Amino acid sequence: MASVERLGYLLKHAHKRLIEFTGPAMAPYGIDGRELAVLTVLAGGEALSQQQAAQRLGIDRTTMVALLDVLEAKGLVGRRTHPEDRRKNVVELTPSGQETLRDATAASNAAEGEFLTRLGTADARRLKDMLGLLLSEDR
Amino acid sequence: MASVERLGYLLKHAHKRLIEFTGPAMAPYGIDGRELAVLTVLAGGEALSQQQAAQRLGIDRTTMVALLDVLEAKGLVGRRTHPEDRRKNVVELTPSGQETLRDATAASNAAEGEFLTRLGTADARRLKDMLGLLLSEDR
DNA sequence: TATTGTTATACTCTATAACTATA
DNA sequence: TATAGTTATAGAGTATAACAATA
Repeated sequence: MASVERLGYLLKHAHKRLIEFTGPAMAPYGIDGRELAVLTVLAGGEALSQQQAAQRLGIDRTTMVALLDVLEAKGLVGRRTHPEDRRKNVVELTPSGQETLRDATAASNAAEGEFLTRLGTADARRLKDMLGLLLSEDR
Repeated sequence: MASVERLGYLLKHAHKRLIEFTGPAMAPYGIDGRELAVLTVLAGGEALSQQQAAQRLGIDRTTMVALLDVLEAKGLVGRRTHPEDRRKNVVELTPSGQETLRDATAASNAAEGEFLTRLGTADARRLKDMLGLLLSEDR
């Protein structure tokens, strides 16, 4: 199918194809890839404000509001006012959110591995490294 | 920024970042990446019907209708009824479409090259090959 | 005045369902 | 009956602008 060799096409459709693997794999946990990304960044060490979380994911703060509304309604994250700056919300995973993060990550990784099978382990690693390099901040 | 290591995130944001390079580069020619992909597939040898073109790009036929409406309004493609099956449209590039394809492709490739600079030529090639492999049809 | 979160809104991209005409 | 193109429509995802609370 890859009759078009343009990088934009390749990236877009690889993403689309990947979701056909990871979507069903994560469905039992009630979240999708975007939500998993939010949970992942929130679990990464320090407690983050909504805006900080949005920045780390490269999305708009208004998009983060909507994403967190859903995750909070599912009981996976909690918002509380920042103790020293009442404008900010500190967002944290609930115990259920931590569990979901763990299980959905495992399911997503397994599906991702299946998607990448034909590359082999070394090239799969290389692909991710190259994409990470293209996204690294100092551009 | 690539604090999230998930493949879906990497693919999505690499695509987003790429567009920041190719978008402005192609703007002088009045088309975007999706439209260039359509022109490219239409220029590839045999004359295609709308549905065939849609299939080669992995998009829906109704999406192709809208895309072609725009390209036709810009004078870049022409539709004519298939001589042996009046249900079908044969879609072809106009002379202006061929010119735009040539120029916009060059501009897009240059921008793509700039985006990929830090990978080096060999890895840039490798990246595209790996993505192409992931998209190849026999899965 | 500037920042954080929020809301309202709008825009882009895409697909599904139903229609028309042809086969 | 089935297929190609079309239209109407709706949903997902995202951003911009304006507002309230707080700094």
